[in-house]
Amino acid sequence: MLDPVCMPKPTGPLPVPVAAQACDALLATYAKALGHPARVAILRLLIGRDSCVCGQIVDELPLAQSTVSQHLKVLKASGLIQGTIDGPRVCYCVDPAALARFRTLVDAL
Amino acid sequence: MLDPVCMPKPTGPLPVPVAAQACDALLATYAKALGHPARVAILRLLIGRDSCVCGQIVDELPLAQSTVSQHLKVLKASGLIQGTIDGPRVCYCVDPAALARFRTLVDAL
DNA sequence: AGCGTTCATCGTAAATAGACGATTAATGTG
DNA sequence: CACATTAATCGTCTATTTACGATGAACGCT
Repeated sequence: MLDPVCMPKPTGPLPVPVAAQACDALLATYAKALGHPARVAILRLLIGRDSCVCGQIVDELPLAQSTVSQHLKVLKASGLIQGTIDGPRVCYCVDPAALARFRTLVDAL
Repeated sequence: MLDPVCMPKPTGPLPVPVAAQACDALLATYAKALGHPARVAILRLLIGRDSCVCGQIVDELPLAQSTVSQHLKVLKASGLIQGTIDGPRVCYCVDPAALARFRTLVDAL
């Protein structure tokens, strides 16, 4: 996952410059990852518990374990969350930087 | 498209209350609509020109007219943009309220 | 070593998304 | 009334998404 600058309009009159495409792609990536209610719910769960959680997500959602795992995979691929192995279980937590980047990109719209 | 309250945590300890699902769904709807770079680009175009535009979008993007039309349809279905007929052409413009709602929902994450 | 727990992955099926060319509907203009 | 222009829709094809159960891999515990 790329990590361009994407600051809100640093210079110039920007007639759709060059890096705009990268910003669009990044924003689209984040947005697509949140483009499903279950993933929004998962992200909210992870934010709610300041510490990270894991399989409890499955208990909180009306979805099969494999389905939740896939949603987690999508979120992880987008960069919004991270997963670290902790013994037999996996600890997921939000990447605050990515979330902030997403907010910045949306606010810059 | 529903329009729930979705204010950032108005009351209570919210143990995943009831309206959270509605907020998640709305956020997911907006996010899904922006889950494609072309649609982000279109939205940016519409925001850039304070006034609304229409088929010029096709000229600005490397996509077929029918494809752009479908993206516009998706954006319109999400509520992020509106289209008003103006003679033989259609004038698209951003719905500032929806955009603000989207920002609010993202910021409330 | 064996066992249960936890999570990822596989395989599958149904639905949706994305793109295009071709066609149609609507509206001005000659 | 033709005729061109504009945008939506249709039809098609391919790729991705979403969901599930079943299987597999990794780890801790007894």
